[in-house]
Amino acid sequence: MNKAADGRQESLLKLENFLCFAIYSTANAVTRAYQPRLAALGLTYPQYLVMVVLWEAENQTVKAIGEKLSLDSGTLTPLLKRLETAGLITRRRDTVDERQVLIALTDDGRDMKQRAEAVPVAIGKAFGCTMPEAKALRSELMQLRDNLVSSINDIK
Amino acid sequence: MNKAADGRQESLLKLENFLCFAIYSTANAVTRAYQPRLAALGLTYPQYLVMVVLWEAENQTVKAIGEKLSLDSGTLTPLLKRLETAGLITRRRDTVDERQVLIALTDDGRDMKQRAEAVPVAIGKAFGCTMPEAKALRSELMQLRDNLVSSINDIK
DNA sequence: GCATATTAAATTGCACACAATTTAATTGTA
DNA sequence: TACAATTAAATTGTGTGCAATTTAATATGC
Repeated sequence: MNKAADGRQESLLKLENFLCFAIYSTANAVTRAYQPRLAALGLTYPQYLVMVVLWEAENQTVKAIGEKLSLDSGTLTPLLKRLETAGLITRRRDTVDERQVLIALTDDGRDMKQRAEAVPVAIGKAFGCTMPEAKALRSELMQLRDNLVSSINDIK
Repeated sequence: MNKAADGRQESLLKLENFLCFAIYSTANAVTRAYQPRLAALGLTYPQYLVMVVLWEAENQTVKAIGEKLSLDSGTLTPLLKRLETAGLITRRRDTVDERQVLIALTDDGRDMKQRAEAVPVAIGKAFGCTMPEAKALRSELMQLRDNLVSSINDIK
């Protein structure tokens, strides 16, 4: 298999065969699809994800948010500062363990949740797949993600 | 559906239910998984994608590369300049239509293809799924991507 | 034939991602 | 109790992505 008529290795370096490109390219499309819907809220897609995490539970550390989103402080620190500047969250050092920074919602940040409800509805329609299809795809991707993460850890 | 025992709307804004987060998060993991494998070639993941496109066909315009990868000149121009600086490609204006810039491989760029063959093999293993699974997932994602793209065009 | 519209790249500005390092606080350990 | 090791954020630097604008060349309509 994977050989052309003349015996050369084929298709391994063909873009159309790349699962990873499908993932990469779809992820970019996701961000672009969210952009006009999130513009009304003044949020970028990663900022929206942070807000979603905080709407589930307030007063989380940067580390806890980072673990849920698989993002490090290099990404989160400036992003959180922007959310703070926008008046949606507060950042304060944990008095018990001063290494940690606790992130909490402001009233504005909490209130935004209602307006944000419309976003996943609109995106769900844009995906154009049924709920069972979406659930199946999601779990397959999460499995794939876990496999990739452990393969990265194996190298280290 | 989607209601908690007390009747509140539930689960719509829960991260674990987000197909889009699964895509976003897996895409980040893909980039991280490629990074150590591409380091030997001195390429980033997007740069690798451009090289893959060029290994399939030389002398493509920036626009043609952009259409295949769904990237615009804002992303490609600086990326291509880095590949040029690295001695892997050449950039020259099309003499027939001077609006266009033609990208071609240098000998070094062409030679890299051989060494790059090992990358998709390693990544394939890291994914930890069978070839039929990968193909099915890829086509589902591409379908989703097309749906998203047309939904974006609908808004405009 | 010429003004207008369209097109292809490049540029500008902003916001991620992430590796690597730094800073400061806490933990563990002899 | 010292002091090395670990941990949590922040910082620094590089490379995307992409919207919006600009520049230059080509196509189109009258």
